[in-house]
Amino acid sequence: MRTTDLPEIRKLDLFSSMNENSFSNLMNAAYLQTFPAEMQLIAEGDTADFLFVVVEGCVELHANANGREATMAMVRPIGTFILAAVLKDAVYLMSARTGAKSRVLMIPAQNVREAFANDDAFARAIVQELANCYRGVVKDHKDHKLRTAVERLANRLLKYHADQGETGEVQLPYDKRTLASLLGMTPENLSRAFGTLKPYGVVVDGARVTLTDLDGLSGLAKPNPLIDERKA
Amino acid sequence: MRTTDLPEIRKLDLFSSMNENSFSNLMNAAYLQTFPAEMQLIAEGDTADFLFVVVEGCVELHANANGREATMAMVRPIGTFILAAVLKDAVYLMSARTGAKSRVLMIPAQNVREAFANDDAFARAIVQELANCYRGVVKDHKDHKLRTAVERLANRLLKYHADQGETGEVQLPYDKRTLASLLGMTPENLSRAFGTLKPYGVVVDGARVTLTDLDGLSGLAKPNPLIDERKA
DNA sequence: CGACGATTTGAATAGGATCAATGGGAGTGG
DNA sequence: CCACTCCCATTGATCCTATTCAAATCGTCG
Repeated sequence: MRTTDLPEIRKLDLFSSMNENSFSNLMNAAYLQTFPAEMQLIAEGDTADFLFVVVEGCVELHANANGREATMAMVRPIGTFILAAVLKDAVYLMSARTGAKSRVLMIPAQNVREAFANDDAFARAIVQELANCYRGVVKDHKDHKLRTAVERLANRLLKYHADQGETGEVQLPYDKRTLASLLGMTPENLSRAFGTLKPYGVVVDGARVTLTDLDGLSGLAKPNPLIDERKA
Repeated sequence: MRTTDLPEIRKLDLFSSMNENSFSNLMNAAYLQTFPAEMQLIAEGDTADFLFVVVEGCVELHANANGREATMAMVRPIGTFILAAVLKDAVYLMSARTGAKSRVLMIPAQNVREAFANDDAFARAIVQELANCYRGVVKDHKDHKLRTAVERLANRLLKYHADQGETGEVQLPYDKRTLASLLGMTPENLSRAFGTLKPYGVVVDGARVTLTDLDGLSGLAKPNPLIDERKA
C-alpha cells in the first residue's frame, strides 16, 4: 500500500468518517495493484473476496448469460465496486475487467466486514454509498425500460457534455464498442443511431463529437433528472 | 398503529435487531393505513416523506418518462420500499400505487433517519436491506439486457413455479397487463410470447398456467441463479 | 508497407410495437 | 335471471426498431 495514495482514499465519502484505527486496519490489509488493460479482475459467481476501489484508470463491470454479454457499468476514479456482495458475503453478480491500465485497491472482504461490525461511522457511510449505488442502478433500469436506443444515446451525449463543461464538444470516454454495450445496443446500431442524430446537430469525428444544436437534441432526448442526474 | 401488527413488523430483518426504544419511537410515529386498489401512494419526484412497509395486499412501483410508463417492481407482504430515498433525504425515483386493497405502514422519513443515526443495530440492518434491494435491481437489469422477451417470460414462469411448490401448475400473481409491463413488453407481445411457449408445454387458461414439459422449458429459459435467485 | 482491429455501411431478418378489430368474462342494473 | 356494458385479453396486419451477417473502409501500430 503506497502511502501517497492514502489521503486520497481517506477522503472518499465511504472512508472519511471512519475512525483512524479501523481505517489503518483496512489499509494494512489492502493491496494496491496495477493491472494492464483488459485484465479480468473478477468473474460473476465467484465468492466476494475483495472490495475494489479504482484509484486510476477504469474498470468495466459486465455480465454474461445465454451466450450474450452486456456492459453493466463503468467505474472511474475514485469509485468502488462490488460493495453489496462483500457485505452480504455472497457471490459477485457481475464480472469486472480493466478498460485501461489501472491502479486498483483491493481490500479483503473479511476486513471490510470486520470494520463494518466494529465501526459505527463506517456502517453509516456504507449505507450512503449503497443507497447511491442502488439509485444509480434504478436510473439505468429506467433508462432502458422507458427509452429507445436513440434516446439513450442522445441523453448520454448531453450528460457527457455537461460533465465536460458545456463546450459544445464531447469526447467519448470509451471506444464505441463499449459505449454501445453500455447503452444496450450493438456497435452497428450505435453507428446508425449517430446517423439518426445528425439532423439534430450531432457531428461525429472518431471519439470527438460536436453538438451544434443543443436545443434540438434536448428536444429529442427529453432529459430527465430522475434518470440522468447522477446526484439526485 | 394497531398493536396486533407490531410483532409481525418487529420480526422483519430490518427491524428485528434494533433496540426496543428506537422501535417504539418509530411505531408511535407511524400510521397503518388501508388503501383501496389502484390508489396512488407516491409520485416520482416527490420528496421522500415516508418509508413504506406493505403489510397486506400488494404495491406496484412504476416510473414514467417520454409519455411511456413501466412497472419496475411489485412489493408484496412483508416488504419495504423507497428506503434509499428516505435515507438520502432525496426525491422518490419511482411512483407507487396499490395493486389491490392493501394495508400499508407509513413511517415518517424524519423518524427513520433519527433511528438510523441513534441506533447502531438499525444502521447495520439497513445495510443488509439496501444490499438486498441493490442486488435485486442488478438482477432485473441483467434480465433485461441479456434476455429476449420470451426468455424472460419462461424464466418468470419457472420462478413462480418454484415459489408455488413445484406442482406443475402456476397461478399468475398479477393480471397479464401488469405482468407484461413488469417483464418489459406490451400486453400483445405477452400474449404472443405465451403462444411461442406452447411447444414447450406451457398451457394457459386465464391466470392458471400448466407446465407439462419442465425440461423443455428450462432448456429454452436457461435459468441462471445470478439473475433469477432472489436470495443469492 | 502490411496486417489487424475498430468502425461504418448495406441487405436481409427477427423481435417488438402499434393500430384495429374481435372474443370473453365480471360486474351492474333492470 | 338476463341483458348490457366495460375492460381485459387475444388475434391479425402492418410498421418500426434493432440484430445478424457480410463486406468495405479507415486508422493504427509493428
